Amino acid sequence: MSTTIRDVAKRLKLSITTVSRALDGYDDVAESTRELVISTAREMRYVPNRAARQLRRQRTETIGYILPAEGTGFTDLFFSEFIAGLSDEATLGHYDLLVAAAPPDSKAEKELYKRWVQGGKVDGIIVNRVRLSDWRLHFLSRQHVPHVSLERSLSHLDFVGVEVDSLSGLLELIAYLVSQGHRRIAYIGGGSDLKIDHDRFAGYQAGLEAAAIGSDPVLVVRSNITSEDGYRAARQLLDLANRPTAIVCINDLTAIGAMHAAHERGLMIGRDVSIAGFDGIADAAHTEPPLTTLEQPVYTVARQLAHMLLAMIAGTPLETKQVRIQPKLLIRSSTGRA
Amino acid sequence: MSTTIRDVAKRLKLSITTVSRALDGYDDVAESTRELVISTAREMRYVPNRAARQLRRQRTETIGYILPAEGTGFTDLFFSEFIAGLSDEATLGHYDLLVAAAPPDSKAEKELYKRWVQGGKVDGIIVNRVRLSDWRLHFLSRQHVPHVSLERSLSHLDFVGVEVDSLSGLLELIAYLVSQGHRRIAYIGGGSDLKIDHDRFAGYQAGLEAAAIGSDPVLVVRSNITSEDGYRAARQLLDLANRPTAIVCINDLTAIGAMHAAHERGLMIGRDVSIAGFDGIADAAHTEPPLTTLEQPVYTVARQLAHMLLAMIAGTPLETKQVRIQPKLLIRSSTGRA
DNA sequence: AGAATTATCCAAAACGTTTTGGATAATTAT
DNA sequence: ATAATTATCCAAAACGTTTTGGATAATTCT
Repeated sequence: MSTTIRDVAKRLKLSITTVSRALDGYDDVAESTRELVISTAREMRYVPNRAARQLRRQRTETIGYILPAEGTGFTDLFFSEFIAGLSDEATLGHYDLLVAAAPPDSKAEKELYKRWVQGGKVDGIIVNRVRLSDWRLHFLSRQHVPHVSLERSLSHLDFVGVEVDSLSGLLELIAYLVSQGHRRIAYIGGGSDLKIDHDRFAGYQAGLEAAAIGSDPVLVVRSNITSEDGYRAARQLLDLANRPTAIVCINDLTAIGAMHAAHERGLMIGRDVSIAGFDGIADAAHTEPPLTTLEQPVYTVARQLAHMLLAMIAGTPLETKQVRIQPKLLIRSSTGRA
Repeated sequence: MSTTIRDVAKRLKLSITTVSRALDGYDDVAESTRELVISTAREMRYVPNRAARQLRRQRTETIGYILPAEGTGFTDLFFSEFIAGLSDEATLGHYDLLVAAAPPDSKAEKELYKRWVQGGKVDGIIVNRVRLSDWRLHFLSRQHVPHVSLERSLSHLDFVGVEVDSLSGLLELIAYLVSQGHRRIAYIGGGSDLKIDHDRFAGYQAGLEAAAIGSDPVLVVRSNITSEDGYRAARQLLDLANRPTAIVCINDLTAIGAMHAAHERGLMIGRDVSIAGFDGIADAAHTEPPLTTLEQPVYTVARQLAHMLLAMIAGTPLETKQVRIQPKLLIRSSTGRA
């Protein structure tokens, strides 16, 4: 029912070839013919059928991102800032963004990747929250589909993307806390299979070592990197007889949850206990008190990743295939003296 | 490079037709042949090419949602909960979700709708933040593309979707505030072209009238429905010589911004000034103090809209084309006695 | 004048799937 | 034995675009 190229051709008594070539700017079409075709196509409200174009050109003009969590992950500010960046850059590059959510290593996750990649639904994929050994990256390489990732996987050598120097960020944060007199510093992490946990925990440990502070296993608690679980983990830490004076969290969301736990205890954050996070999400500035955090520009990083992916899809040589960024320590009121 | 149906046919020395019919469960294929085809296809890792399938079947198995704001809108909890619902329901229905963001009535918005609809990129579209006169709904109807919306437009009779009884919600909220002794109640709204502003403002006014309270124009301030602009609008209200004792906001985000403005003034929210919002986003429970709000189950509503849309696309008769929900007043600590 | 080249148009193939309208052998009914 | 029916397979068309490999008339060169 929509106007097709055949309709335009019929109206002008030209061939489909001529109409196609006129619209696509080929040089073997007379200028007068080209102008006639263009104005008639516009008048008939012709828009190319994307399935047909995709089938013929072997190109979807779509990139995909599968959020590695339940659907509720869309409300996680880290993920939503990330999607904002992907969407803006995709639109700028005249590409569309397909999104879905599926818990890591779930059947749903595997099905989606297979359908989107092997079924030719997207031209490329962005991966984040990379695992130390990530089946997704192996699969994407094996399928020869353009992909970029935020963080590299240890088992995957073919890395194109952005990585954050979490180790040095955490070193800096721990050093700062130690300079404030803290010696009993806790860590709320994520799943141990995650690259960010590996790096951030390593930074936490290195920071303690640098300050000649022994690490105490009871001060390390795992979470599923949600506000709720940060809250639970913090309660566990605050229940200790010899509780920590500072809590370093794997990200801002868990830190915000930890803050709720401290508020609930009637503790004054920044005085009775210091709390810090990572990511620098917008909410972190608006918590009570504002959260000390290691900021990485999530939105900008996402745009950069999308930009790199579009270049890969277009076959344009990337100026740089691997970008390493330095998180910036933002000291706010949620951390104070021990 | 991917396996095609032709490859499977060649391997088995069958026709493409037989392979297609075997995979699709037609009854004119011998059972032994069918099983052979299925196992061979699996072994050869055959996945149907979606462009070809889409072209032939005239179906994309994709629904679209264009967030009516700048890309930063993805971090707005109302929109992100909405997308979470759309994504979960789409995945359940074996559909994919295409997303983008574009400011209302912008050239980008028009381009995206045209490309996605006339170009056949999606089978249906979900619209929210409906305007009193909404070009999007007219366009979608004219194009005969399945669509649903959260709220109806006044100028559009062909409504399928969900609407929220904002009028009665606001009536209840105003009545509650009046019962707490408030008589100088302000309203922070949105653009006057928005249906939700029209309804919520009407409820605000009706509530004041019901309490025999005259309306004072200086107590009504417009915003662009962001936390930042709620903050700006609240400052304007709090600067008044005879400032309001209660501020009712068009949504939770503007209320959260208003709360920041009050905190900044050293005002105790719930005592010195009462603040209320609308939506019931997850953050509202975690503000300091927790926000009084008119809750609508955004995630659930989004799933319902997606469910209705998928039924429309499938040609399945909808049990009910128009759903009306009642927001629920959640009284929390951000509102107190005047 | 005739050969070579160029400008400008077009038919058909291609992309990969599904559907249509068969062909043919086997089976059943008369 | 022959006609009618059924089971099971297949070639080609279709979807709508782009590309390939032309055809033909006009122009330029010798």
